[in-house]
Amino acid sequence: MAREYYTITELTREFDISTRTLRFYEDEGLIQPLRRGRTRLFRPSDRHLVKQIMRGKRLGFSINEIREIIKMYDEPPGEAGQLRLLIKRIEEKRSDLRQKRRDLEETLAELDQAEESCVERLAELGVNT
Amino acid sequence: MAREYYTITELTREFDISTRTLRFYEDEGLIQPLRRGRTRLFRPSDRHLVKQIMRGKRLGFSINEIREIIKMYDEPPGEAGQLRLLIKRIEEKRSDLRQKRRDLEETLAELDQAEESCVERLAELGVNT
DNA sequence: GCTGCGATTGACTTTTACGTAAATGCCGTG
DNA sequence: CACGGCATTTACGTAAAAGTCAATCGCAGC
Repeated sequence: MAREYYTITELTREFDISTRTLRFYEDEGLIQPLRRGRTRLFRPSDRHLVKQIMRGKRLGFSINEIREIIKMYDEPPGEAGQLRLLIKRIEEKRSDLRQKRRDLEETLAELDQAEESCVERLAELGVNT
Repeated sequence: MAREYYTITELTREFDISTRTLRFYEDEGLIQPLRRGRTRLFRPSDRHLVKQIMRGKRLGFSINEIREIIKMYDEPPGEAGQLRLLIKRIEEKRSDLRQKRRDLEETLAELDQAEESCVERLAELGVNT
């Protein structure tokens, strides 16, 4: 079954980050772990947030952008106008991500090219030696 | 036909960056435009490099990572050992990019989810009002 | 009660990736 | 030729995202 709570060091190990980083994310309001005394207790939901943060980081989003994205996963607002605004912002993020996907595919294609050149070059060398 | 040379401001407009940024990339050795006197002349190849740099940036690569990637597109080295090393490093970058692609798809999926919730919520509201 | 370990807070430092300002060069036009 | 406009260099500044360090706390085991 899923764990009750995680300690800060458990999460630092799992995600290969420092305690300082997790505390920084808390200061930034990205996560709000519970406390027993002064010790942080990370719930599975906190852990999932950290996972989302790390994903965002790998994709090159800033803390502010990650904050925005995470907020989008929250309960949707009750008012129609707010909802439409949120949908618009979600669509913006998605088009941002689709741009990233194009960038990614192009970069992968160029790396494929580069590797092929290397392999060819290596084959030539193999013949001559 | 393709342009001979681009001025610095042409490129700043095309890529929506500052002259400072282009000079910074030159300081960092990412590009080496020609000179007429002290004025920089950007060749199509320089322009293509800038394009690659911007792609790397959008994907969250640091200047150093971008430098590494760009070097991989250069002429492959002549020595077999070097070639094998380069191939290994290219493969590492590709697995890096594939991780980013997974991150990207997961984030897109979660945003889809979020948008769906919004649309549903909006439909409910539409019924009740 | 002491020791050691892990956790906490707070303050200060560092790195990256530029921004900004000041002073100056170059050059085409009226 | 002087002016506007773009370009250059040098120098210093800054925001984001942590890293590092020091002092302290709480608790388990001896």
